[in-house]
Amino acid sequence: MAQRGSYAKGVARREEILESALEVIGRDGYQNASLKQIAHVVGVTPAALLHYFGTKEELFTEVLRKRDEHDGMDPRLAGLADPSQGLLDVIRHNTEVPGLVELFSRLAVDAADPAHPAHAYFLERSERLREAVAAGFHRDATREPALDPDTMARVLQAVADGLQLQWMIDPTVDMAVIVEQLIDALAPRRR
Amino acid sequence: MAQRGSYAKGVARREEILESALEVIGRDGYQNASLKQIAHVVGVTPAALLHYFGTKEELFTEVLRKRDEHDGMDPRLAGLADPSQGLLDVIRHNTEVPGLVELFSRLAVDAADPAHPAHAYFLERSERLREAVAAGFHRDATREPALDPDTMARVLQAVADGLQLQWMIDPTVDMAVIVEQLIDALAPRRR
DNA sequence: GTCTATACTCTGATAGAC
DNA sequence: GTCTATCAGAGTATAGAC
Repeated sequence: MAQRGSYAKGVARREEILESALEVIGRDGYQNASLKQIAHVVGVTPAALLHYFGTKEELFTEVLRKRDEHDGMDPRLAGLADPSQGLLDVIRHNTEVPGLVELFSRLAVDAADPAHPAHAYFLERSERLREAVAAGFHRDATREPALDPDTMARVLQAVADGLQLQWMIDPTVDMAVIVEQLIDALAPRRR
Repeated sequence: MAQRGSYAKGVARREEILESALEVIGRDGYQNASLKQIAHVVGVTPAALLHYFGTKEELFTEVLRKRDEHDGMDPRLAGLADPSQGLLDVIRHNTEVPGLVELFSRLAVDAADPAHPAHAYFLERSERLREAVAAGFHRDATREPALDPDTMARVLQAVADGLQLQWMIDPTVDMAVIVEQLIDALAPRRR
């Protein structure tokens, strides 16, 4: 329903806009990423952006979805023997794209409003992520978690998000090391 | 330097503005708290607000400072035999003022920019909070932390902030219970 | 379907009158 | 000291050109 043959140009433009938005946000940060700026990079007017995404908030929500797609979030978190490794990989990678961390955190706050287009995104993502982490610990026989899997997953998600806030304000904070110590303390390896 | 005798009216107005802003934000949420809205409640024009605080960002930063003042954050976190109780009290209280939680989280993101007026606020607050928590665990002989006090404090701060993000999107999340379970798992009581 | 031109509203901010 | 009048910029809605 979305793309037939003759809509090829539109689909390409859509992708181009998302990529440009990713680039502008990564480079100039979120606050300077106005519709005008992004439109200028694409070589188009702000209204053209709204033609494809309807609203600025929806555009940014799609940017986050594209990011998850790029990162292959699911396979990385779901497929490993040691579930903590996938999480640590994601955390280390985020260190290299501060603008996207900013966008993610900013929308996480705005999405508190149920009417915000990212509201559903965060609910779904959160659930998927927790299921993957919980399943990982359930599967991993080498560790012995001190908390039930769902609480464990919720705590890890909270720590990862909260450390990002600390890291944005003070980049010397080493997120990966702290999460690693926490996991080892909370789910020690059996022996 | 800030207040001499003849500026009494100005000082009073300043306080009035902060109290009204606290009330409006706590009740109606952050997103509708424009300068115009706040000014309307106080009974002045938006320009009057800027006369006292210079910029919107500085006004909101002062609102957060006033909140800490109201809550008596330091004594609550620093003075107790069991350091976890103070933290849990703060978390439970935050449940009743969602607008302020929203404001706090939003500014925590914006303050990533070192030029933002709240940047220094978050750095200082974060350090004070971690020192209080670390000192509390150091003093508490009934618990045996599995992590060094500073990492412990950083983790608890991150969990508290991260859970607020989850709670804003899904208010059924019980922040206090999760933090309580985490503390018991991470710093079990001796016996 | 794709996009420009234009205009409208709201925002935070400034200059200057009282 | 305080606030009115005004400003430039944001995001958005509409009409209509290609």
